Amino acid sequence: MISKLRGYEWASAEAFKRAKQERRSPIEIAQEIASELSSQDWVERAEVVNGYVNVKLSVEGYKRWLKERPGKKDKKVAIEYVSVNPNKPWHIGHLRNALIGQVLGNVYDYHGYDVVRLDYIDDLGLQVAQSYWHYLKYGLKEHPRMDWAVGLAYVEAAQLFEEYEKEIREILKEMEEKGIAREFVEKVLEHQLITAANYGIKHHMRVFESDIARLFDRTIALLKEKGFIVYQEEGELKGTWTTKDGKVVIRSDGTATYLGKDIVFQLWKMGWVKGIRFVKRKDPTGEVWYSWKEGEEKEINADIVVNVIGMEQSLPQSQIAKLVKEIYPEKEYIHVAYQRVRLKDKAFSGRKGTWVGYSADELLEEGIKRIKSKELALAAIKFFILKYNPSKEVIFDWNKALSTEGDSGIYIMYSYVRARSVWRKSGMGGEPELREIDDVDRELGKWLVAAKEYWEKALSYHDPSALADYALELASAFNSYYSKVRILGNENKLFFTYWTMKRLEETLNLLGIDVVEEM
RNA sequence: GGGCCCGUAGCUCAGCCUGGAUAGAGCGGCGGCCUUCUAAGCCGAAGGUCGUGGGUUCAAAUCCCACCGGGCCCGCCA
Repeated sequence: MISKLRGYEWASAEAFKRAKQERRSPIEIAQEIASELSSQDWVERAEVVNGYVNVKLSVEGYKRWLKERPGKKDKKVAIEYVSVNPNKPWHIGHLRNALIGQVLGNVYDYHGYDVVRLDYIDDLGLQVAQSYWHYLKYGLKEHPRMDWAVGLAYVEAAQLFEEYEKEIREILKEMEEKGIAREFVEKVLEHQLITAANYGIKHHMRVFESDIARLFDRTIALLKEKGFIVYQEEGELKGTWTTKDGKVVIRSDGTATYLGKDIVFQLWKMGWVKGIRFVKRKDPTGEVWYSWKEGEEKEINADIVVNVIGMEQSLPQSQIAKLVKEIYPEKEYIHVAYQRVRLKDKAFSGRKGTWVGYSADELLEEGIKRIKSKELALAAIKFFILKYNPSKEVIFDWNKALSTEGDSGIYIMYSYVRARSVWRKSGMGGEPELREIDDVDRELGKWLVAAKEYWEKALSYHDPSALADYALELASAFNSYYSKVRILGNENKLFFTYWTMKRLEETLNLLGIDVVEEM
């Protein structure tokens, strides 16, 4: 019945629609809606302005709406993010993936879903093979961080690839058959995870391709048997097994393609195949379940699979989605496609080494240098990356990334700290009692009750930038409020200040940003 | 050739899904505001053919079609 909520304003497009259907004046209908609303106890007054129904919430309305929380959902979400090749340090692009994934996990969590955070470790990829080959041949580069040492070596290895392809493929085969590189990979991973820990990126499980590989034969047999993949009898693809739209899953030599391997992993998440074992380990981010050849068998049985993967992989992702839809029509398979972070004139490339100078850790270091606080530097960086809609390319700029004014994480934090400081000085223990509301309160109040709308948007669009938008709107409304009214000594004003503090803290937490007490 | 994403103020973006009140922010530039709850802040003025052209509609930045510009993808590679 009511369309756009902006706290105390409902734009009543509804009136226009009904006016057309019922052949009546929209103003008349808007007036009907207004008087209907006026009788509700959460409404103080509703009136028609320019054909819109403006609603002023009552004291009762504010009290009730501000406390509203989503209920528990009976759905399990498996969200995969980061999944960086274990042969280089994280650069700012990987960080974008990590932050989007972390925040979407938080958002699902907030909305009552059962969330499992997954990290996929491709320890059998060609990139790792190149790095491992280089390591065997030339030893390790001098660097305190293994991810850096290997990342720098990889740039050289990539240049030598054509010349030594045969040798490298031999190594890859040995990796697959004997697992010779697992230890090397885990060492790199451990150091990559120092970055994850710095940024507060968490997972429940890390799944290695070498462990998923144990499920290949069984899964593929099942896919064949049930007719989800088809055998090509003739033509260019003769002897291969493909998806129904002709993408090769099993090569004519019987090995799995990248797509084939990914399908196995995705189906495992949904419980179509089972049998991966895990051991609990302590890594730089905390306690995490690592897949391993022995240990406790675990399954997820996800109802919703969310994968944070670059936009350039849209095509294979849509093919997997199609296959999953056939097997599980009731489940959701979501590809959160994000655009790259790049420099004005070039992209970050692991192979070309253009990430040097733009690693996630260097960004944090520079942030701490400029802002003089790790917490605030993290707030600035995270906010900068998350405020862009994932479908937009981010052109990296040091000054913007580490900005302390305007549309920035520091601005939000400052507003929070300001509200908190006033609150502390008031000496109020709990929630202040609201008795009356004036127009200045409503300017702020409308943003307080609008949180739900923005957070739901973040959920349904898989878009953390909705949270950043909300935080900015609320912070800005509060700063304006602060400059207009004297809060201390006025319990009604303290009510709005209290809720601003709460909302900003909640929003920052959803964004994966820890609040500070003062600044 | 086919497909996906982006195009809104000098610059960086929000709004588009679900059409409706004078298209909103930040940065930069201009002018104000600290003896009063944190000035990392606030207020004011300036700045817009919402890529272009059609269409649908009482109404289009928003929906549909075509085109233009930028990025990406389309291998039995990974």
